[in-house]
Amino acid sequence: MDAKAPPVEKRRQILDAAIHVFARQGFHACRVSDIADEAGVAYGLVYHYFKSKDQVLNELFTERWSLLLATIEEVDGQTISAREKLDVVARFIIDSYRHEPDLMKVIIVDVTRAANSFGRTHLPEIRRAYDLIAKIVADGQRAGTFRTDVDPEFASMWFYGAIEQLLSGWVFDLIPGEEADFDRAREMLVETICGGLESRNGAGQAS
Amino acid sequence: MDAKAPPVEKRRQILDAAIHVFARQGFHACRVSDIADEAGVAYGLVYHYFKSKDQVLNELFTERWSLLLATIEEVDGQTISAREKLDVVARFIIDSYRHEPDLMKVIIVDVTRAANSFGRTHLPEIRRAYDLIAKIVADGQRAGTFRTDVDPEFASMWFYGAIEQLLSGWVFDLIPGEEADFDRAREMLVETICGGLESRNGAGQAS
DNA sequence: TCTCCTAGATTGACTGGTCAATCAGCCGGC
DNA sequence: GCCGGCTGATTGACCAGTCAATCTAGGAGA
Repeated sequence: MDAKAPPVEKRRQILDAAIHVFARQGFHACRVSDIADEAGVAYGLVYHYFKSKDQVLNELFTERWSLLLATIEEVDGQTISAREKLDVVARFIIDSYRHEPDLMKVIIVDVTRAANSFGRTHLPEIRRAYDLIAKIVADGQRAGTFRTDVDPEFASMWFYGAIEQLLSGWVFDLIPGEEADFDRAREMLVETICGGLESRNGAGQAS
Repeated sequence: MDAKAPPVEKRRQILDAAIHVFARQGFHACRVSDIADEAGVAYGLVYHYFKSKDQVLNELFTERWSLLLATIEEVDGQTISAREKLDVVARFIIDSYRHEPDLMKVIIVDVTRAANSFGRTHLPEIRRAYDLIAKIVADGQRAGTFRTDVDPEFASMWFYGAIEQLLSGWVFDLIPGEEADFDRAREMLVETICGGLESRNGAGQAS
């Protein structure tokens, strides 16, 4: 089934193999030959399609992160409540993990949370996500549903950080990750954080 | 001033140098010789005091993390509200960063969030912190101040994740990190998350 | 007081192994 | 017989960890 695969397929094959190898061993700990073996192609072919080992990871990250950014941008434009917008964001990330746990593991462990090495390169894109979330919070404040004594950019950090920690918990088996837990976790998280963010009984409504 | 330094000082000197080198270049990207240079000692001396490069990082992590665990354990025993307990936890972590940003950067970037390589080794200790926080939440539920329809172990993840993301934001200059921002961020975070966790108007009060 | 001796501290050149990346050439379709 | 996909042995750089040699403090003995 490989022999007849057109060129583009081989490239994809390498990317998919990389997802699993990176997820299993970590980007730094694995060798390029591991990727080639997993993909069932020769070592050199990896370098035919990619400039370097780094570029393989870059590609995986960018592919998925741009989907996240597109999702947040799109939901931001809709006329729904801030809570609903944040729910969509949380759902996108959590469902990404649900359907492609290995890919998300790689993105979080080797890029997003490895802000020193790889994250550094992608800081602008990562930051863009935080900024968009902050914008949603700010809009919620302007609409009067969110309390105004909380900094949107800080709230964005808590919200994203909470989700990411959730994924970490699943990745490293620290919390239950059965099928039903994903939706439940998302609901609880949005309920709790948006609940804390929402204005009530006059508190936190600085002029 | 070095020439007369007693042996123990040299060991400390190496650890302190490692903090700064790790923070600057990252654990993987730096060489042992960088640590030795920064400490002003010979390469081999690092191996006189430490079994390996890894052990230097282990030591730094364990030193600080055991303080965190001790703090949580102690506050857990006190008879104050769950919110106050969580505030103490957040304060400890944020103040650790305030006073020793480089050390905290290393712990977060190279250990806690690098759950693939180093975090793996320390998962039990890291997990212990999550468990203790979950226990505080569960106690708050039992006391009736926290809503009971939220899983304590999930809430623990959000809470810790939110704090860690805050530190990341400071480490990578994504959010303001002036002196006044630390306390303010902690207050806002505890207010928001505990606010969302606290029971109110009958919602979420399952039998 | 001086000398010798030992143990531990300190030094840094060197070794062994690892791997990313290269490259010279092969193969199969057109 | 040409061209682009494909191969995998080879190269060269890098670096953790080793080790044999040197230094220093201070205690025992004369």
